Amino acid sequence: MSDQQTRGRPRVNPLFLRDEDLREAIELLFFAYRDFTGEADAVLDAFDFGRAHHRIIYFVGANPGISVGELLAILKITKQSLSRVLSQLVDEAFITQETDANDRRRRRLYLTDKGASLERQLTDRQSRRVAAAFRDAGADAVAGFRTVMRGIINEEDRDRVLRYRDEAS
Amino acid sequence: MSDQQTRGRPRVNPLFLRDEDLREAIELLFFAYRDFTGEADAVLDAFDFGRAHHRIIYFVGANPGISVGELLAILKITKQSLSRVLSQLVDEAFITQETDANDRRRRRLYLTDKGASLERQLTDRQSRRVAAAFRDAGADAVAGFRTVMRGIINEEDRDRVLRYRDEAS
DNA sequence: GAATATATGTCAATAACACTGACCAATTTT
DNA sequence: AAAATTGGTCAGTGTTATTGACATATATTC
Repeated sequence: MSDQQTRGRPRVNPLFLRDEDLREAIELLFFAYRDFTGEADAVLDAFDFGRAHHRIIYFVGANPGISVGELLAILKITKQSLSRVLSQLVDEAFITQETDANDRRRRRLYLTDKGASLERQLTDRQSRRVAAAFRDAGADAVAGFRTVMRGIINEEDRDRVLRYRDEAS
Repeated sequence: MSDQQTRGRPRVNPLFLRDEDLREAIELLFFAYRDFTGEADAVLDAFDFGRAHHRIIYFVGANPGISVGELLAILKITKQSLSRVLSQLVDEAFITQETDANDRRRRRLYLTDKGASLERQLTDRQSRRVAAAFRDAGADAVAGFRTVMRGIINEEDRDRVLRYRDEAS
């Protein structure tokens, strides 16, 4: 291949990380995310849902009673965008809305049994892929994976990732 | 089908991986990818480009002389989708097409200077984020990150990720 | 109690990015 | 000569997102 013009460049950085190492990381993120999300697509198609539905179902499942505003903060989309998909999920009885007892402006979201069943189908497929990678990589590698991934996430959002771990301890 | 709840879930799996660990990984992938791709958005907006443009510019930059078909295989989109964005990039002189000397059906793609300059702007921002995470995590963690991420990628696509490492050795 | 802020929802218009299907042209392979 | 490959294009469609404007209910503050 004709190489070496755009790619030979050492482009050294002050952290002693080679440019290639960083490019590799960029590609790992691209491909891993592409294949990881692709995992659920077949299931979603059967329900005539897209990835937006998946994200909502996942985060409502992981955070029962989450409010609309909190969900927006996680997804970082506009409320109009959320509304379209969320209304569908409510209409088709995958999600229920309950008015908060203390602050009656808030609508708390929960999965119905139907929604929980779908969530399980979707999450299990992705979990299996991750579990296989974890098993092959070993415990130390998994720890490194966690550390690096957390470091990539915006500092202010790191504590949005799965609180059980910290709560449980 | 609908078994025990969804979330009281010990839901033990045979690999001794707790369900929470796998859910955490799912969320790490979501948030890290969200913030990582968000990094380039400001730059793209200035050029009136979207993420599709970014992906093309990135992969043409990383693989100078790549053919349209190879690019399609990497991006896993249809050629009609690629065409729309690629034509724009060619029209605006970020990318050039050159007919392959040996097989005149093939169009090989290259970044122009203008394209390479934009690619650098985009990649540098993302690299900085990854470099910071790598620096904070340490070399062992980085190795683990690489191993796990590769494991998540479809087996048949693992060798699409950055070949320099293996070629160079 | 009135004014203001907050949480949510909705209408309308628009755009980015993807899809399918059908077809064409140039070129290479068999 | 026929078939396969590579790439491009036209037309129509769908999903997911956007911005802006406005409405409603409720809570908080002065």
